[in-house]
Amino acid sequence: MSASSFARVAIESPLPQLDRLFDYSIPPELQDLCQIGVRVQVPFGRGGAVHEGYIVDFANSTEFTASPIEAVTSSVPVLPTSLYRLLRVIADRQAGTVSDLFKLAVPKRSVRVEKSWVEAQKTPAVAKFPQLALNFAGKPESYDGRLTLLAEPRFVSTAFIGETVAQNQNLGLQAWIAHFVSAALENLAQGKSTIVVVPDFRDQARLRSAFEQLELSSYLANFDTTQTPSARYTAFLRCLEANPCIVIGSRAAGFAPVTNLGSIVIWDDSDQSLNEPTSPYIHAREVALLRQQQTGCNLLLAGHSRSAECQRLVEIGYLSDVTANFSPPKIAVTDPGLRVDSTSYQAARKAFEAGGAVLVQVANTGHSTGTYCAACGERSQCSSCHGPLFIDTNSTPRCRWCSAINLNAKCVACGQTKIRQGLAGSTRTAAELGKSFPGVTVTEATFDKRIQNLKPGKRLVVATPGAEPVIDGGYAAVILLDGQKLLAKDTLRATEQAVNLWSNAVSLLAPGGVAVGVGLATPIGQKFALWDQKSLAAQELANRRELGFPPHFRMASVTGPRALVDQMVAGLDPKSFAGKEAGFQILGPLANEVQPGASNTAPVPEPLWRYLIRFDYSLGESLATELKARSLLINAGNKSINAKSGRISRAVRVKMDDSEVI
DNA sequence: AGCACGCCGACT
DNA sequence: GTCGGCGTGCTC
Repeated sequence: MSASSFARVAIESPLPQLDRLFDYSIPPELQDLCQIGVRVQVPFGRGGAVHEGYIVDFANSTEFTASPIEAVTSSVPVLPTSLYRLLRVIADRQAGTVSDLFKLAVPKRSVRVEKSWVEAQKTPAVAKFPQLALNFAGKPESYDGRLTLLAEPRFVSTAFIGETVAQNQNLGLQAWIAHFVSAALENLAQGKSTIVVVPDFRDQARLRSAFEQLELSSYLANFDTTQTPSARYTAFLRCLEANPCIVIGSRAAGFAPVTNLGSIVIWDDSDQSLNEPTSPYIHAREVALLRQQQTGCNLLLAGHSRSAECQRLVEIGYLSDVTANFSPPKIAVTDPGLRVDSTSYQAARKAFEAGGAVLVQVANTGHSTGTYCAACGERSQCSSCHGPLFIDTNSTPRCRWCSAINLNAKCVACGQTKIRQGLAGSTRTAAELGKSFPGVTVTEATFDKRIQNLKPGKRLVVATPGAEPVIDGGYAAVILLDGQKLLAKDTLRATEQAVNLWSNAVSLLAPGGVAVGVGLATPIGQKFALWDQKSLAAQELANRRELGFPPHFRMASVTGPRALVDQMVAGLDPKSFAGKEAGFQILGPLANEVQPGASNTAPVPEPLWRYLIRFDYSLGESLATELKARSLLINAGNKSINAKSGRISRAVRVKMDDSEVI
């Protein structure tokens, strides 16, 4: 295309100092291949070693002495301008590099796959799109705009309308799947693409099969991360076609470079697996929000329960709630006491008598060092910063955030000062319950023992949260055990997650089925029994706001050797970088817990320290810029003890949103 | 990351 | 005198 003589190239490198564009001249023989978005090989550094990079832009002149591009790896523009813009904005917000994001957003190239794809592109795209719709009770008028909804927690009966084999076919789908299929069909009819982010791979499979029943397989781009690299590349290339597509996958799907993006829809953003565990540590919801801003596409966040982040977006008027009215599921909550009480026994017995299946959700949380009020069970809080308390190695209660010793912290709920350690213990429920109901098949489903679907019938399924198998027609009874244990988990999000996990289990009930929340006759449990999800979310957000927790503020962490993290935060105050003073606080430092499993033979690593920075959303941009600049300076001049090769690339780790600030 | 440039000690 | 130590800075 270009008559421009220079290409601006983003180099693939983990070094933060190289996170910018470099100018290269375009040799005449590569003129045709050098398009925006293609992967190139360029000489780089004093040694002129060849590095991989992407052409991001062209320029007519350069102030540097440009070297020529050495080779074009492939003619496919895998990093279109829109994708680069998204990655750039994410990297800036999270104080990370675009190169880190290349790894997440652009899959490994498969030559074989690419060859056949390029060949197939020679036949022109179809200009006519399937005019299909799905009708069901509770469907909003349209999925246009920035929306959120609470999905009806059950299967709904749906009717397809349109000119296909599936015409007028009635199908029972989980309500959330009906919503997502509907939204995608709306886009497809207009020739637009949809990105569907679903944390659980079993849910992804169910969603895909709904589209397959509609004979829309050719529109699917499967971003399932368990696939082989070549299959992932196939799905990625499908997005680049002019033909619209429906991307289904986990958090990586949020980056899919689809043409003509109509909507991004996210299922269950409370699920922690939507957090990217590597730099730049961003949640798929935030990716979607940034992308929505850039492209103006539609956005839908849906769940059976609502995350605190989503609730915040509703309350500030950024998302519109289009939840339909539906009758709540039948849930009984019982008093704390016996682990398996008579109410749940009776519910199970009745279910078995009717030949139905029973789901028992058990906690799988291990031991925690968190502390709780001995009188009322409320999580203990630091008296100076409201951070969570834990018992340190000297048996002293300390704050996880600011390290303050809290010998006589008053319980925020009841004012008592006595504390106890977190609940511990194991789960032997399968055996216990199995013995009580002879003749009933007992199935266990856990994270490692995954079972996707089960045949209906008289069976007892014991499952850990998130591993519940789906049964056609649903369970006759769902029993939530260990509810208090889930609530007592050692994280900030314990309540939100407990409600989320209960809700997802209850959504698997058959029509007329009953759920029992054992030992959940508490204020939270009562609201849950009424399926008052909005009020639960509002209350959770209000709690976090009162205590200065995310998502009311954002919370960054800076981790590294003591001297370096001190340098990172020294003199850091909002006046120095933003001209604002509200909503900014530095907490810590606190010694990071020693990593278990470190080898004894390796030299003892320098202990790591961590600061937390609590900041208002309005300060995010300037704080990220400042922290990135500081980490560059620090990384430039510091030698590692272990690395003999001079400096270390990332001596300090900056997470702009640390989801694990327990 | 690599690699060069640069400014101080013990060596033919 | 100068060879080479690695601290510092740059890479289009």
